[in-house]
Amino acid sequence: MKVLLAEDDQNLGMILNDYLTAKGYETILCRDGEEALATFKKADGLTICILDVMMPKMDGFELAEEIRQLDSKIPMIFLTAKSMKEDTIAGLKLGADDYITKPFSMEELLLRIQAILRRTQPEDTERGQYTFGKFAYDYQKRILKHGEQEVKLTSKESELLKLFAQNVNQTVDRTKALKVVWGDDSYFNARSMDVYIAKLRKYLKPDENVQILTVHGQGFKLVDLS
Amino acid sequence: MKVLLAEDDQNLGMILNDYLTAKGYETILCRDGEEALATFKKADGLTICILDVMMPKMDGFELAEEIRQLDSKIPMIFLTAKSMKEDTIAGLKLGADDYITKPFSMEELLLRIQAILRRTQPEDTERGQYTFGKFAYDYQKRILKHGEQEVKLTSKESELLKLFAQNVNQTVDRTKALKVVWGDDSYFNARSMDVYIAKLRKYLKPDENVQILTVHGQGFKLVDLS
DNA sequence: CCACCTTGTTAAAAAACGTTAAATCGGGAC
DNA sequence: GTCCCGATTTAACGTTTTTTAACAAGGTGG
Repeated sequence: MKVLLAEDDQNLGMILNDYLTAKGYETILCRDGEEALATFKKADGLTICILDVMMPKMDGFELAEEIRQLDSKIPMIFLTAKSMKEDTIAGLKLGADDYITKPFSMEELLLRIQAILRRTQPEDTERGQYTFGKFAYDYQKRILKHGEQEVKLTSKESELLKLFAQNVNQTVDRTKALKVVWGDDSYFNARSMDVYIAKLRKYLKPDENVQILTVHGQGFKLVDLS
Repeated sequence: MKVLLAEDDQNLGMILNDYLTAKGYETILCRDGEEALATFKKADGLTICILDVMMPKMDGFELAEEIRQLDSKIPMIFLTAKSMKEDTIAGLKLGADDYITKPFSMEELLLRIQAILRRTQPEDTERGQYTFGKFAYDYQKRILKHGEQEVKLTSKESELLKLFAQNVNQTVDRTKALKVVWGDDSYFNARSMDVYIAKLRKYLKPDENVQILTVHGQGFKLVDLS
């Protein structure tokens, strides 16, 4: 569970960092909005953002807007000192999931984080249901449906398809896929993956609007044009 | 699994009632806070409360406070129409386990209920009682129930099933299972386990929503999608 | 257009797992 | 101790999944 923390107050930053780390979250602490944005672009697998509203260089709301453009779903919690209604509303409209007014207790923040993760995770992770084109894919059951047709997937097939389903219309790097599904990217695993790509393509044939494209030298992309 | 439903909207109340009943929960529907509190005092063996925040006579939060005094552990889910942050906080502080904003889908509510029960049941679990799908499994007595049907398990069967029951929807590594149940992971123990997996699968057949999937090269996963 | 690297395709080999039945073990009854 | 019985392990064989191999095809940069 990776958390992006954007907080310019060194003191509070460290407290947050230590507390969340102690609670088992992996944290990345940034000192201002620009740093946070740069970090966000590089980092991978973030699950939630906690953003201070007042920060130098780029404030929390601006940052949120930028992040939203990169990831339309990642949950965000704002830390705000004043109880400024206007800004709060602006923030919420940008898709904030919650905000919390300073001073607050660590326990309170933790509750909010857990509540949000409970609300957002179940839809993909816990249940693992995806749709693209005419397909409905259930990761838990490992079944890919297309109308009445059902195909049972093997575990490797399902892991790989899940990765693509989570990144529809986005390129998934070869190395990333290999690490996620196979654990490491050796030559043979890479060739094995190519074989699996072929299998998935076969399964996806019934709907021509859904395709796995190759991005030569980079990876693959599941495109859905329907 | 008994559910206390407090919802003043007759329409929504009936829908909830019917849906949860269909999913195998025993429900008690109350039309306002006072009725719900009275019912709570009389009723026995309730496992979860679903409370509408806005109700005549006594609102959801007041009701929650009263219920908390009677039972410090029972999980509660709030149904809230507005996204009123202040109230939400008050609710969370009272020990709400989750809240859900209207309008919501029945599936969503069900997921929340299941997620909470998974988190809170462990206390029951310590006494060796597990439930998944239509099954009730008593580890101490080594009995797997499915409606009226009862199956007596042998010790190896029950140890293995316990391990899966403790990790529903999560992969249990072969080596871990072998170490826990057999003490060490030799080739022959591994083959023995495969035989036991087959036995468990046979026992679990009556409910198709419960399945033991193999994660090739890794282990097994007991999935419960009911 | 040609060497070179990456990817596609297919088939065979190798692991891992499923299934069934027979062999073995171990505790209680006698 | 011996016999019996269910529980567990071993064995053998079948099936599925995954990997490896070999060759074809496609893209890329000189």
